[in-house]
This record gives sequence, C-alpha cells and structure tokens, in this order.
Amino acid sequence: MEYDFRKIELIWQAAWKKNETYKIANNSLKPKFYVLDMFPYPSGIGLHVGHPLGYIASDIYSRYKRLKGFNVLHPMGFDSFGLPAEQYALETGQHPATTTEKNITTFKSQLDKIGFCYDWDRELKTSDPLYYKWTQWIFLQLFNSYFCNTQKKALPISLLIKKYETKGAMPITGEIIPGKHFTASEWNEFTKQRQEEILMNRRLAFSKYGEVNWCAVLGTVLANDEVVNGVSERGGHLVEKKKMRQWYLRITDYADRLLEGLQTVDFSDSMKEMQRNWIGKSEGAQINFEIKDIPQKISIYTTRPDTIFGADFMVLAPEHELISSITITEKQEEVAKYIHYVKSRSERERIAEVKQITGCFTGAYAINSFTEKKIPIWIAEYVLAGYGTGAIMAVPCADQRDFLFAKHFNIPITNIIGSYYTGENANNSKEAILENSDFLNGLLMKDAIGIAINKMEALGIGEKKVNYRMRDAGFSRQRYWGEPFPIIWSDGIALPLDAKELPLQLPHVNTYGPGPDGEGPLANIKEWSSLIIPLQERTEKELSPNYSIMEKDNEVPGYINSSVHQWKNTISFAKQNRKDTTAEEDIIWQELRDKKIAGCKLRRQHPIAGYIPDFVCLEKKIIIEIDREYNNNEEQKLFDKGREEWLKEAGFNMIRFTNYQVNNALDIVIKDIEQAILNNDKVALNAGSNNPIFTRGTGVEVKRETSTMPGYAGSSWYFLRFMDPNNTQIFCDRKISNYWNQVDLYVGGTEHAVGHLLYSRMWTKVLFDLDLIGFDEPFKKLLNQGMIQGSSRFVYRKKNTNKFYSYDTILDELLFDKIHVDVNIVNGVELNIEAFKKWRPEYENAEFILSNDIYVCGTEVEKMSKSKYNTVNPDELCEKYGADTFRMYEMFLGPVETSKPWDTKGIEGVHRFLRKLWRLFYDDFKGPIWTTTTPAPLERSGGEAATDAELKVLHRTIKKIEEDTERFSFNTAISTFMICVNELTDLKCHKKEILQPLLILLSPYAPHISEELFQQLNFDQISFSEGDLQGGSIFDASYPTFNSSLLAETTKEYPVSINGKLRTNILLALDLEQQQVEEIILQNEIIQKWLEGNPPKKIIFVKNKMINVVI
RNA sequence: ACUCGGGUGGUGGAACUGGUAGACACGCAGGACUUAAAAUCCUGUUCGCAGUAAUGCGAGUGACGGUUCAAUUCCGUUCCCGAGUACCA
Repeated sequence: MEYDFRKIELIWQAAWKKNETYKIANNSLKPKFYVLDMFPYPSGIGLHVGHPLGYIASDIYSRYKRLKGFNVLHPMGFDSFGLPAEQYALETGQHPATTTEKNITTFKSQLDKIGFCYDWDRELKTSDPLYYKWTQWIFLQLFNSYFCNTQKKALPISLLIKKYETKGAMPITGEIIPGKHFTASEWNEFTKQRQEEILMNRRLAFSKYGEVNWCAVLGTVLANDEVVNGVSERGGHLVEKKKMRQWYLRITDYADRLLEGLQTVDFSDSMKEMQRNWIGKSEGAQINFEIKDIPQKISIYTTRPDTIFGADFMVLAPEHELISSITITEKQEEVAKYIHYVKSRSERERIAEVKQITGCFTGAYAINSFTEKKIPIWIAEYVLAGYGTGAIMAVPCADQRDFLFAKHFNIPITNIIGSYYTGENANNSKEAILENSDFLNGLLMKDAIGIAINKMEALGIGEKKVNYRMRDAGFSRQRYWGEPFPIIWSDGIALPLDAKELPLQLPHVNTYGPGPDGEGPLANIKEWSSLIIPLQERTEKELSPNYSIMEKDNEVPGYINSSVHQWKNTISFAKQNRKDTTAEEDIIWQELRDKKIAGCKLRRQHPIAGYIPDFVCLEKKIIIEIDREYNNNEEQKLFDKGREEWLKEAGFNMIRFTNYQVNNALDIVIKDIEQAILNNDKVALNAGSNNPIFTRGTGVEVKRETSTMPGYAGSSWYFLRFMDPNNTQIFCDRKISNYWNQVDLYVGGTEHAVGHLLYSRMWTKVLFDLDLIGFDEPFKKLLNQGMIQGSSRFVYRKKNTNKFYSYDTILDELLFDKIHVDVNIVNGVELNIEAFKKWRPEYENAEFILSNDIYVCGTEVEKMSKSKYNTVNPDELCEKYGADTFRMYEMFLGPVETSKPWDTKGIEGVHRFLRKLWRLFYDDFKGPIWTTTTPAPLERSGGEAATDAELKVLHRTIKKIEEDTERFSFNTAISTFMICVNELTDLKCHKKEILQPLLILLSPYAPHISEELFQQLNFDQISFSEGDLQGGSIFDASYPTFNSSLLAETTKEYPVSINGKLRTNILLALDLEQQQVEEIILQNEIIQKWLEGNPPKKIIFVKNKMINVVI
C-alpha cells in the first residue's frame, strides 16, 4: 500500500470535524494554554505561501501542548472590517458584507486544507453585529472612564463628576488658574455644555477637533498611509490638513504603564525597542521665560536644563500661538511672509529638504531669569508644534541643529563647555565641566541637570517635566465599513447610547461615496443619521389603535390591515399570500422554516389581529418584515409606521429588512433575526427603530455620529471574545477570562509592533482597571514570524524584437527588456518554453536564444505579490504533495522568525522523508510490516522487543524534538525526524514499540499521516478506513517520556587537538580522570608524531567534551 | 543620521552556556534497478594542494585586530545587507 496522502488527508480532516476533535471546553482539570495567531484580514487575493507560516508554527505548538496534557485554546477568526472591502465596493458596487463573506469562505477553505486544529465553533468576525456590539460596549466603557493621575488607573467618570460636584477641581498647591480650576459651586453653575466639555478633557475615549488629511478632489478624508509625499496615493491629488471633530483614545495617559508592562512580557528585544521608541519618553524640564515688554511668558521644553546659560536664542514653531502677539511691528511683514512660506511647503518638500535652514527673527526678546540676559526669539520650521511646548531654547554649542542655525544666521555662540566645544561642531556630551554658567560653574553636566531643575522649581520659573512622543490615538475614520459609534450628538453634546441599545447596526447603503464636508458615507443616510422624529407631525389617525389602511390596500400583496371584524377575510388573504410569495421571502423561509431558535418556531404570513406579517415568532412576539420597493413611498412609510406602533401596543416588536439586504447580506439578516429572538429584551435591532431620542435629545439638532471606528477597534480585544464567543450577556464572562487568562503564545508579524500591539495592550489595561478582567497584559509571549519573500524569475527580450536571450548569454542588460515571468512555469532557473509560449498570446511566436539547450532565467528576491508573478499558492502544493509535506516544508525552510525567499524545489526532500517514514510501516509488495510483541486481537504478531540501539534512536529523538519544539526551533526538529527515520531504516526497525511513540512525536508536525498510521497500528481496518475515531485520536495520546538512562554511554570518541587543531579521535571510557587520559594520549601514535619527542606544555581535558594538547 | 537585527559551502540552513564548523535537506556528479522513463536506493560533494587510493597538509564562518589551551560564539575597529524611526529639543 502506497502513501496516498490525498485520500488520507480528506478522511482525517472529515473525521476530526465529525468527532469535534478540536472542540475545546472552557473548563478542565488540565492546565490551560492559549495559543493565538494575529487576526487576519480576509483579503480577496487569497493565501499565498507566506501567510500560513505563522499559522503552521502555532498549530504545531498547540498540538504539542495538547499532547503534553494541556487544555489548549487555539481559535481563529477574521478582522473583517476595513478599507480594502470598502474600496472594492466603491469600484464594483458590491456590498462589503458580501465580498467579505466571500473572502472569508475562500480563506477558511484554504486554511482547512492545511489541516489546522482550530476550534471553528469560536470563529469571530469583527464585522458581525454580535461581535461589534461588544466593541461598541467597550468603547462606552472607555467613554465613561477617566484616568486618575493619583491612582494611575482608569476609574468611572461618575466618580469624577461626584468629585466636581462636591469638591470642584482645585489645585493641591499654588494658584488657581482660571479655565483650569473651579470650585464645586462653580461646577454646579456651569451649563450642561460646559460641564460636558470639561469631562471630555478627561474621558479615555474623547472627541476634539483634530487635523485630518483632507483631499478636496476626492471629497474625502484619507488615512496617513493613503497620503504619499503630500498627495493622495490614488490619483495624486493635493491633500491638505483640515480641522474636523474626531474621536481619540487617551493612550498617552497609559504611556508609563505601557513602558513598565514591557518588562513583564516576553517579546523580542527589537519589538520592545520599537514600542519604547514609539512611546518616546523623555525626561527634562519645562522652563518659563519672561518676554521683554510683553506680559506673556514663553514656555519651552528641554531635556538639558543644565545648558540654560548657553541658550543664545529661542525658537518657536511656525504654528506657535504666541507669534502674533510678540512679533514687533517692524518684523510683522517678514514673519507673515515666513509663515506663509512654511504653509506653502508641502510635506514632501519639508522632508526632502531637511538640511535646508530657514527661519525668521520676531524682534522680540526673552529674558534669562538668572542673568537678565536678553535672548532673541526666532521662528523656524525645524521646531515642531506637536512636540513638547512647540518652543525650544537653542544651545548652539551643545546641539548640532541649533549650531547650524546660529552659524547660518550669524547668531553669536556662547561656549559653556570649554574645550569640549571646538567651534566646528556642537558637542552634546554630558561629560563636560560647565563654564560661563553662573551657579552651575564647575559642575559636571550630568550632575548639573538635577541641580538646575531644583533651582528653577524653587524660583518658580520651571519644573521637571516628562514628555512623550506618542500622541493620543485617532479613533475615528470617515468611512463606511467599520463599527458605528454608539454616540448621538445633541446640541454639541455627545450622548452615549445605553448598553441595551447595542449593537447599533451599520445601516445598509447602496453607495459608498463620502458624505458632505469630509464626513463619512453614513452622513448621506439621513434616515439613519438624523434623529429628529416628527412625533408631533403624526396625525391623530395614525396614532389611533384602530388605524387601518382601508380596502384599497388589498391590492398590495402581502399586506392586509383590518379591524377585527375582517378576520375571516384576513385568514383567506393569508392563505393566498402563502402562495404568492416573493423571491426574498422564499430565501428567508428556506433559512428559517425548520430552524428552532431558542425553542421558538417561525410562521410565515400568519395573521396577527388584522395584520399579516411576512414572518412572525409568536412565542417571542417578534415580527419580521421584508420591505419592498414601495415601502420607500412616503405615504407607505406613514402607513408602515402607524402599523408598527399599533402592533407594538399589542406587544409585538417589529424588525425590518429590505430586499436588498436579503439578497446581499443574508447572513447578517438571519443573524439579526436570531439575535432578536434570543435576546427578546425589547431591543429593536433595526436602525430606524433604535431610537433613544425620546428621552435624551433636545430636538434641535440631534444626529448620530457618522464616523466609524478604525480597524484596530475590533482587534484590540478579540483575544478575550475567543474565550467566550457566544455570550449574549457580557463581552466575556469573568470566570472564563480568569480561566484562560493571558494569551500564552501570540504569533504574528512585526508589522503590528506599534499599532495593534500597543492598542490591545492599552485596552487590556483599561479593562483591568475597571475590574472587568483579571490581568493587564494581553500577550505573555510573542513569537514573530518572518516574511516569506518571493523569488522572481525574469526573461530578457532584446529591445524591439521578439527574441528572448538566455540570461547567461547577456552581456549588457540595458539592451533588453527585463520581464517578470510566472515562477510556476520555471523549473529552478530553466524556463519551460512551451508553457511560456502559451502563457501570453504575444509570446506564442517568440524565438529563444538558448545556452546549452536551455533557457536560463534571471532571478531576484522581491516581495511576494501577484504583480511580480512570484506567488506560490499553498492549495497547489497541498494538492501535489499533501498538507503534511507542505506544513513540514514551510517549517524546514529555516527559523520561523527570519525572513527568507520561497523556493519550492526543496519540498521534494520533505516529501521523500514522509514516504520513507511510510515505508517503515508498509512495504510496497508485502503490505503492513510492523511487528509487535503484544499483539492486539486483530494484529499481526511475532515481533521482537526493541533493541538498545533502537531505543537509543527513539529516546534521542524524543529529547531533541521536545527541546526544539519548546523553543520554537521547528526546522531543527524536522531534521531530527529525518535523522531518526534514516537511522530506523538502517536498523530495519519496524517495531510498534518504537514506531508508535515516533508517530506521537510527529503528529503536531504532520497530523494526517500520523493519525492514519496510529489508527492502523491500533485499530482494525474497517473502523479506520471510515475515519472512525471510536478508539480515540492520536491527539489524545500521551506524549512519550524521555528516559535518559537509555542514552547513558560508557565511552566517548574524544576529539584530540594539538594547539586547538583537531588531529585525531580516541575512544576512551567516560570515567577516566585527567591523569589516566594523559597517559593514554601520550601513547597515541599521531600525537607522538606531533610532539616530535618533546613533552607537551599542557594537556587540557574536559570530560565528555574534548582533549587539547598544547605543545 | 539614530536604534535594533543579520553576514557560515552552489542554495535553504545546523552547531544550546567558547570545546570535532558545515548536521538535515536541496542542487550537482557518479552508480544500481529498468527495454526506457518516473519512482526508489547507494556513493561522493567547503575550498586549495599532494596522492591510484585510504589519507595527509594548508586555508576557511564579511574584513582587520585582540582575549583564550581553544572563538561562528566574547571584546574592539571596519565594510555590507535587512527592519524600524526620522528635524522629538
């Protein structure tokens, strides 16, 4: 019997699914282990060979841990909100929900072919309302919390309000600053707007005016990475900064804790470093300078307060707010000109011309409080408005940029560091002894820093200050395909929705273009965003319980509205309706007819009072309506509304869907229906009826927030939802999150180093502070996967001809067109000429100039991408070699963390290994050849016990595989398997005693073949050929235990070196001591040859290692 | 420019706290089986020199230098490649 991997893999994948082998319980006596892959975005292009690398690594580790006796959580889901789907929708008109769903299906089928052990019952999609309900809920927690600076943690904002009401906001020491401090009674006198404004300054999720990249031509706001060199990535249109109301997360408050937390997690040094750089903490001083003749003060930030006496000028950022008030009259024109110049400079120019020195003097002078010295105040673009205070004191002798600036504008330079300053360059050393520095004279600079700050604090002119480079995280996007904010704006006040009003669903739209004034597409849907309800506009008639659409309405199929006495008529209409259905109703009915949701049945066209709903759940009193075209008719809308009100009084809630939704987002429709029935907490799910307005809005200007949340919203907490994915009461049950706790192993690429990882770390800390979870770091250990690059192939066509020259015949590449060729039609570097001719019609008649009868292609390592024709599809490899081979080859390629180019060629070697393994069990002619000493009833017998040599091979393998898997060194583990199989083949070992433990070791790496052989070894033919796992899966076997005594040796082949250079090997007993060894060594012929009769200077002997003779 | 990684055969890579450099695999060369091919198996394969050969000698982990009985591993200088950050005061 041959190794038929196609058949084997299909059987076992189906069997594992059927037997729920990967289903994981939330409670177990076993210790827990949580392995997680970074949330993938389901792109439309599908997987290439680079994507599964990390998934395979985490899969191996999960299976290994399971065998080691852990309860292993290893889920998978999709970060399914995001721009590409929306972009695609803009281009093709297909709804993002539809394309996303399609992509996920493809993605999943690709993953399944590789045989991962995901518990698919826990699958998540961030765009699923049942999921983003909780994203919105957590947002509300952030909105309703503030960071307490004394306790250094998040607290409910209600505590802050209480404090303001009773104590106000007063300084602990020092003066009251108007606008910042207030008393309790002042607070209570403030208008609602003012109070909300103050609270907004403390909320962890807050809204303020911020700058966005606005592209007038595209009429939309662009993300930073959509702006390249100051123009839009698409189309190259001009992008300018525009102030708009935006949402932010106050991540800066968590900067210190994010830094401290890094010490408790096991991330790579480079990863921690990146995060530290991003946070960019610096300690220094904020110093206030008086301005000559002007009452205001300039506040500057510096990390080197010790150099204050070397401050020869001040520099303000061109955006600094004091500029207009300090500039003297004579300089005003010049300053205005300079500011205009700076504004006109595009981002591109500013970056490109970093070295160019520009600036402008304001004519104003600051005063050094220690010396009363006048210091000129300049403006220059090298000072950034966003960092520190947007103003610096320039110390040219100690800072290179200040130095260049001073030289350029001929500003005299004061030397405070003696010989450390050469006049050629600035010197930023902290080791110099200060001169010309008043009370700091004679001090070492690094000692002077603290002394200077103390003095400034004592004099009240400055204070110690910590600065961060990190900014608060922008949290709104003017886009459609994201979570809507559960926020209503009413007269400038942001009102949160109530938790029970969640999820606030994304309304379905037909166009995805931007809204007015840079708002997102949602702003176009007035019936969703605008919440001014014409309550008073409704007529008496509509509100009356007896309201009905009269006889004429009978013409409208599907809708009958009558008073009670028309009941009989109604029933016969209902019967008729059941026959005359619409296509959309049929679609829904197919989905729901036999499904019992929460034990409830759904009926179709079942009369309720005088009304015949499309579908109704009588038990839960929920009506489902599918709206058709005529429901958009204004008159019809009024009728519908009245009907809805009336039914509500009868206790029926109505949810509505459009035909469009049914046709394009059926899964969401079904899910909504299920949830409405499951919850039955009177939460109306449909956007139109989800309306908090009656209690909260003032009715003047009430509208929903039309921005949506960014991609990282859903991915910041998904690892928690995986623990308890179906909970309808809370985002994750506390008992369950206590059990699973942190992610023990998190696998993913470095591209998420600062974005996703920082955000999810912050969210975790907030949830921890609010006592919603019991740990404050999400990921205990991070394993970075390297990128798999593409190895591109090129053909060379002589310019203006159709002649292709083999790469090694080419002398001057410039005479040729270098063309990417599909790597799948190249074998190594040899082009498959026939396939190439068929590849593109224009190459059909191509001529080839060969070398040694073959066409050699050029090669280059590039990013793997469709456009470079260097992608390799995992499906094809699984088809050709099997998933086990594919998995092992990806791992065999090298360490998981390093990037490397893909080369399919080596895959044969791994495949050969699996076939060789198979041959330990099966002979092509003889069939099964394994033997056992203790045969099961149906097993072949007559085997002998394993020999010492065989046991040694096995146990050496156990030891090494365990060590290597434990340290994620999968490539060396695979080598070890190869060595083991090679050795067992040499030993002609076919003993179950040896082979079965080997299969268990191998099963995390090659699950299909291992399961197949394991079942064959233990159970009868009939059961395993059907994929029957009655006898238990190999994944529930227990891991072989390593027995060190089997490896104990009594002798060793010692390498003997002369002066460190290996000369010979000598077999010695391990218990020999130095002296005995020396005696033996000196007898050795080769050693004697090298000694040439002289005695050795020294003999170094390291037991069980080596011997070195020094001569 | 700064910070962090990394440079080992024709290729991917191995060598764990300094102790036999090149495991394992690809590729290549030769051979066996076969009418032939595929598949499979066997042998060789860091480079140079000498030898029919077993083998011996020399060089060798980007380059140069140092520490050490011994360095791919530790230290210093330098070159190259990759990643991240970028006027951050």
